[in-house]
Amino acid sequence: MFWTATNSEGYPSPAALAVDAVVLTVRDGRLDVLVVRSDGGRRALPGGFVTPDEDPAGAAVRVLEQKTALTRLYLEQLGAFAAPGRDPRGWIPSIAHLALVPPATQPNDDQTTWVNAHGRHRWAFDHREIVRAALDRIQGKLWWSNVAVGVLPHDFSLSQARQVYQAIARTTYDGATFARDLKATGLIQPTGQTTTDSPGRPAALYRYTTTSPAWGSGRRKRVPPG
Amino acid sequence: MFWTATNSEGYPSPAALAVDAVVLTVRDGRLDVLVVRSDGGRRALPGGFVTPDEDPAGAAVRVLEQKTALTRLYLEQLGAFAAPGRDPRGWIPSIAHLALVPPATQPNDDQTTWVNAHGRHRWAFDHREIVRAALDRIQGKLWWSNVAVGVLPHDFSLSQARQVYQAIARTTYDGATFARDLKATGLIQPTGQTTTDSPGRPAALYRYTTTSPAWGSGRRKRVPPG
DNA sequence: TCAATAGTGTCTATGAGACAGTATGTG
DNA sequence: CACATACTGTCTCATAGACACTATTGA
Repeated sequence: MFWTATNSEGYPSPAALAVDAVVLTVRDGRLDVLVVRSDGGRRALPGGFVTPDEDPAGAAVRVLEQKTALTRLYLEQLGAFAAPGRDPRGWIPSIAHLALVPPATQPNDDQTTWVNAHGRHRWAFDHREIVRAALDRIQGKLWWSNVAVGVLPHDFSLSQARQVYQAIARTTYDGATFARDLKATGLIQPTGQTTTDSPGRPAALYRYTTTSPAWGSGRRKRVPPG
Repeated sequence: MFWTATNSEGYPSPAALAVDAVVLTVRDGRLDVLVVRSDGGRRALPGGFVTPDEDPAGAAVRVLEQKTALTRLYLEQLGAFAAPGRDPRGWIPSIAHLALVPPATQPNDDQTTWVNAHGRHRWAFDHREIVRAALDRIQGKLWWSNVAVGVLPHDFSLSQARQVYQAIARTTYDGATFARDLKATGLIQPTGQTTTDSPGRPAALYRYTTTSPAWGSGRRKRVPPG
């Protein structure tokens, strides 16, 4: 079955407008991506179609609410993927998104699972390329923005934050230097509370000053090539 | 007239897939953007429609070849703009591109002109937002990539390069520091030639090692907020 | 010789990695 | 007490801004 479409002027038009989402989280120090099983055992990104009366970001949120019981969400557009033949069903451009969610987010159906984002997988369609774009994007923005706000709990310790940052950047950070530099971004503020979840001295808790996408103060930090 | 479309499954589909291009160059130390006159005296970006058998970047190149006698070109995708109602003609998502061309590029028709990219203009549709995205993108990438390869001639002096970089970053650079840092990116190489276009000591010529999009060696350089 | 531009060398402030050492909790 | 984790302070190197000084051309 091959979908086609024609517009009121008589010219061929896209058969649909798709959205796909690269949903990332950090679990046990590892960066995981949400995938749905596709035919032939290939991995596919969760996705769906945009309706005429919604914008692509809204469609992405709607699709993810169906796939997961999501609590919070950081969402931004990656770009359009529209190479001819990318979708075997017809001329269907896809607008890809990057989404970050807390590690407790659970898939709603057993066809949807978490897999290692840096692992080697057989991907459906052009999804390998989309995942690649997502990983590049998040690494590039990690120290310049509050992207990690999507993964961390509302209040978090600097150790928790360090684990998340390390998983995303695929490196290790010195604890002291990490704390100094994350505070210097101006993106977080102390809550005045402490946590006693772990043995040892209790850690002070912080929160991001804003949960919507924001940029830091222009400090620099290098992410090694991944 | 309002365009509509329906696909072979009976669902509404986009009436067309558009491409728009933010075409930038540096002329007389100023960053200019290519615009076409639109109804009501508003500025519009050059654009067109994607056909089913081409990818968006190819469509952008095709459209620009019609609008200008372009010689070289740096092109990259900015993203999809698909808010409902963005185009009064119907449901028409647009894939926006950033294009950099040499300053000698001339419009082919008298409806197309260069205007100051940082100036205040009345823009058609959502084109103000697209231009904003283009300026953010090029400033962010300036010192990390070879974006400027699209504007500079094949062989150029460091003074020429400095003028281009200054116009894009909206700042001034110390000549000595600029030369040191641009060489340190590893993106350019000396040609061994010199130029005598200007009074004073002849300048050594350089060229970018590659004309396709590439990333520098991780040196840093701050672009002031614009 | 002077004006004008190109290029070299160096001083300094700051960002960021590394790590010693101190603080504060639990068993 | 030992142990584990959190946090402070400081040394050091690399980056990048600023600028004095030298070099090379044409008028």
